[in-house]
Amino acid sequence: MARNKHPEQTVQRILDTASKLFLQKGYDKTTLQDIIDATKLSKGAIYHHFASKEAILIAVVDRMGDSNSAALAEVRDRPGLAGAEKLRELVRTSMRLSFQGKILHMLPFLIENPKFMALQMQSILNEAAPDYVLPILREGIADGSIRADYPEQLAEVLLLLSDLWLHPILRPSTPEQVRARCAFFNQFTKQYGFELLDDDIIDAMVEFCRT
Amino acid sequence: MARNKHPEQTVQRILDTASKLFLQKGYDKTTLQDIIDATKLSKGAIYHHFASKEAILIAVVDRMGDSNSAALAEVRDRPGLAGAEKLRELVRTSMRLSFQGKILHMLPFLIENPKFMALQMQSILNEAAPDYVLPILREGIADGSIRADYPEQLAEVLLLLSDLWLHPILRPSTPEQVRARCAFFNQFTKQYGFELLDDDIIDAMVEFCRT
DNA sequence: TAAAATAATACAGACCGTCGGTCTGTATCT
DNA sequence: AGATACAGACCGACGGTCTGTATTATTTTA
Repeated sequence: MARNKHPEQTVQRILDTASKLFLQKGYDKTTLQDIIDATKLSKGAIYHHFASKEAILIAVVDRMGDSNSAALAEVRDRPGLAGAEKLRELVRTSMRLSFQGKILHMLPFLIENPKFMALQMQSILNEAAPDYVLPILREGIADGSIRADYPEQLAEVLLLLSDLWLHPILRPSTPEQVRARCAFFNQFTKQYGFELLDDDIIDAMVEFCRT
Repeated sequence: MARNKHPEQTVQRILDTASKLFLQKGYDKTTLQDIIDATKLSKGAIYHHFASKEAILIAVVDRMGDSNSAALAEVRDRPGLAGAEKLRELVRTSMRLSFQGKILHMLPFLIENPKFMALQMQSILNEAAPDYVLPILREGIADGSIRADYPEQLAEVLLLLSDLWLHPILRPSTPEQVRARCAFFNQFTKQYGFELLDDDIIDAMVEFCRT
């Protein structure tokens, strides 16, 4: 076959397969031949749609970002919620998504997949913080449910901590460790007038660690 | 020449050269041939002392860790200082060292050198936090200069924020951004009874950004 | 306006250069 | 004589390129 009528499907095939492999084996250890075998496409096909292996990675990360940006934007723009409540909803949504394997911000590896992680971190600081968290913080400051002298910085730190430090996906953790981190995190945010982690999410995180 | 009488010098040559190259060009983009050319050694020599390219990286990171572990241990064991003061000294020392190019925890790249970064982060969480920061926190709690309900978690977060988020080495920053982050950080730590960044370090960080 | 010519697209797969790593050889020291 | 400290030819794998080809889209021409 040549000249497929729906090349977009091919692109999606590549993206789907690659993201699965990157998450399973890590970016470095995933070879182009792996992707070729799994997609049943040829090298020519893949390099027709992507300029390089790294371009595939970037596309994968971008697509992940986009897929939950929608969810996050929905929370951000939901009316009738105080800033602090929105923020809690945001964290809930974000965590839930990542537990479902739809992994949004952070991913299973850190040592195993540093390149992936670095890209994610970049998108956290450059997009998620200013576009989703900061607006909510400002709302919360306006409606009095949040008090923060440095909202830009708080937005970054909140995301960094929740996605990179708190997230149980990143390192093997005992239930006690997870609970202690959550308690610390809640105490930390209380300084700014809100608490983000309720028992539901904490239990979900603990449960997630078992698997 | 064969059978050098001081093979340890050769190892150091390799380590010195490799760390320079890794920091300059990034780990991935540094080829073995680069190291061979710069050291004027042969492939055989390098693979005689190291099992793989990654082994060199790990050795480089370890040596960086060791070189300032001594400095940090000295601060930790210095008598006659309250916990909070020791912690401030620790941060000072740590920052100073990294400014001098002796780079201790974190390094210039994040996107450019993710593997390096991942290893550093690992050593932060596994070694620096429990071995250096935590003991000081406990001291501070005992002598009343620090109050923290979750010292283990606080130790991790302090290091993560100072080395990964605050450190101007990691991303290009304007003086205003640096100052805002420092102000936020100081306000954050005030919750626990101490402030870590004085005007001296902040100015040094701003100055560092210019270069 | 329909057929023919032309161009562009969507692949297939042989091929290539580079890089990490191995292996054999050799000189020097213990 | 054996171990150590190299030297450097060699190898396989991998990312990337290049040429070829079938199919579709577009333009030209009768």
